Amino acid sequence: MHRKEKIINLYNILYKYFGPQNWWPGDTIDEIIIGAILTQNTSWKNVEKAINNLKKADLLSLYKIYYGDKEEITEAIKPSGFYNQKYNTLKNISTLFFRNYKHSYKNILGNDISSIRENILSVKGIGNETCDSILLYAFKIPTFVVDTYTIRILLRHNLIDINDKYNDVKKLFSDSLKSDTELYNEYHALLVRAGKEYCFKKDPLCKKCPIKKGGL
DNA sequence: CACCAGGCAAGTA
DNA sequence: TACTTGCATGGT
Repeated sequence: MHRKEKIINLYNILYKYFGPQNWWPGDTIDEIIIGAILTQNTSWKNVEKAINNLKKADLLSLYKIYYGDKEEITEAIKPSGFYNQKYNTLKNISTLFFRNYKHSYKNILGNDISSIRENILSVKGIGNETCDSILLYAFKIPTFVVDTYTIRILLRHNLIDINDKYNDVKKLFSDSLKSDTELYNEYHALLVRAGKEYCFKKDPLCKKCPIKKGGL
């Protein structure tokens, strides 16, 4: 079986086993973007607390973040950790959206995808994974999201090489699958689910995982 | 007590 | 280029 077929097969196995994961929780585009930043190296449970705090303080939008009080915002997002740098990242992206698009998603989505991606990626505090999460889960643009779990699982199944970079792995998925927002949404969520359940605990192969902390 | 969570940037060699 | 460290709270 070729790599591309295995990628498709892996999706079917995971979907059959775990079922739909219902990502991304969030009622608005802004809430999803804010969640994508707050969840960096942080459990989703703590992000939910932070989002609830923002909601209670009526600060759950990038417009409100842009004009809001720094102390009030950092206090609200504290449960999600790294609150100083995450405040800066939130402020940076809201500044970008204000300056370039006047906080209007109509203006943003009027541009071509690669320029949107470049713009978001240029924001200090937003790297590949967070950028793709925003494109996929907030803007519904079919962009595959690669994370540490994805790398580990694919390595264990010999679908990628240790030297492969973020964009190499991303390309494997986009070359193997039809370009479909719902499919990309579900596949990434399933890989995270599988990684959580098996990577550290039940799967003995995990100890042989060649990815070191901080690597890739 | 140690370790990790839906990362990223800056510094070092 | 490739690896290390700081950021920081909360759950197990």
